[in-house]
Amino acid sequence: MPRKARLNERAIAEAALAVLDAEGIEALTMRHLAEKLSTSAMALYNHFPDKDAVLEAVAQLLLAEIEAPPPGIGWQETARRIMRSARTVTLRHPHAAPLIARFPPRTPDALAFVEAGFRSFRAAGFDPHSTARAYRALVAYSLGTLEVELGAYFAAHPAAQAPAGSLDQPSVGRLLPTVDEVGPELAASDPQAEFEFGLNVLITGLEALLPHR
Amino acid sequence: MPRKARLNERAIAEAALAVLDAEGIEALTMRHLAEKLSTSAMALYNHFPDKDAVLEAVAQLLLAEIEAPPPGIGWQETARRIMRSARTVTLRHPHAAPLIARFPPRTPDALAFVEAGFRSFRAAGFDPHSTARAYRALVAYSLGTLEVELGAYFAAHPAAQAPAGSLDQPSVGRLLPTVDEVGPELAASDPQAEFEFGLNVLITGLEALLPHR
DNA sequence: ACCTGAACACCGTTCAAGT
DNA sequence: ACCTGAACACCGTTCAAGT
Repeated sequence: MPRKARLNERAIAEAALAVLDAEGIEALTMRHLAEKLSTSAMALYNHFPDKDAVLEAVAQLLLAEIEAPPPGIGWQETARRIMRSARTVTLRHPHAAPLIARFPPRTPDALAFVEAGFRSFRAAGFDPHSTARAYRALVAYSLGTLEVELGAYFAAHPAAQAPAGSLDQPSVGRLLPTVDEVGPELAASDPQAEFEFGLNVLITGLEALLPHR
Repeated sequence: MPRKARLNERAIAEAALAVLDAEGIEALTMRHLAEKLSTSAMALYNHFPDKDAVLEAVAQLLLAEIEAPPPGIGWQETARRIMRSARTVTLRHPHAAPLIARFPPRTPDALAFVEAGFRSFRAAGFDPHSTARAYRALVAYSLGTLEVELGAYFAAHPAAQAPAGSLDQPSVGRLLPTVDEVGPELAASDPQAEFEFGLNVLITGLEALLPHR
């Protein structure tokens, strides 16, 4: 907690991330954030045009935490490491993580993993168009996983819960028998294993983008 | 616009969807929604416990719009049709669509496409566990695509924009040459074609879950 | 250039009161 | 059981004023 230090963008963004980690998104108000920085809410507006800009800066901090793999390990391993690192970062900051879906990497530090990934794909023989395609598919899967996992999508999914068993209306089992049958598997799934499965499917499928040898 | 009709959950949810479609998420306040229904904001609380419950109901309306394919067309075609229908629904309701990432299908109408999908997978030889795996991977890709496409993720991506060309700091091209090279491909991409590409990759990869013949 | 505190224009929701 | 209007406890942000 920098009390005497002069206010700046980084200090504000780091304090915002600390608030998110400790108290969640609802606690992140301009007034509360200012309080944590021992200043007034309006002082923050000397450094950011509005609250959304603060959230964008937090997203950049998160994206900068994603590790850029070293060169020379092959495009598959590079993609795997980046995807796993991204997932680890989101699990480390569950309240802040949804922000990376709204704000793509912009700062050099946040773009480091993108540069490493693109470079690895280009070196492996993917042309720029195929590299962009692969990146988009991986981003979509990564952001979707984030929502499913952090949003507890399947925990809230009725198909993942035991039938209600009410007497005065048809049970899920009678009306939607296959939902009833498969549902328990959704609830029992291991997030890490499921993530790796989808990742494997994608990486295997991306090989089709390489020029035929 | 039902003026005289008695207030009920469906009428409120449909009015909320209409507000979202016409004016966007920021216009969806309890006061404004009540105004559209010619009632008071507090009257809505006789039908929903809070605003989040209204949003959940809107999500169920959207999910019910996803078409359940007929049986007998094979699991690949079933998956393709459901995924395409889901994307079409999100493009039809761009302001409401993000809600389906927060609220999974719950009503029988909203679960219809899930039942049809599960049934098709089970009939093709996927066991319940593999069916759940396949569903999760498809949901993650679908929700991720929604965010990328509706959130204009790559339009905001600096890698997708021309270098700023400022003189007093290293350009993106010098610091992140591969981001600079691949970026324009991200901006130029055709959303429909990109979606179909990722969908093909996933469906091809899911075949590995079938028991070996 | 940076900071402050009051004020504005809203929110979702609670409450007391009606029919 | 359903609806109303006032009020409460907040928001993000504008503004006028300070250093």
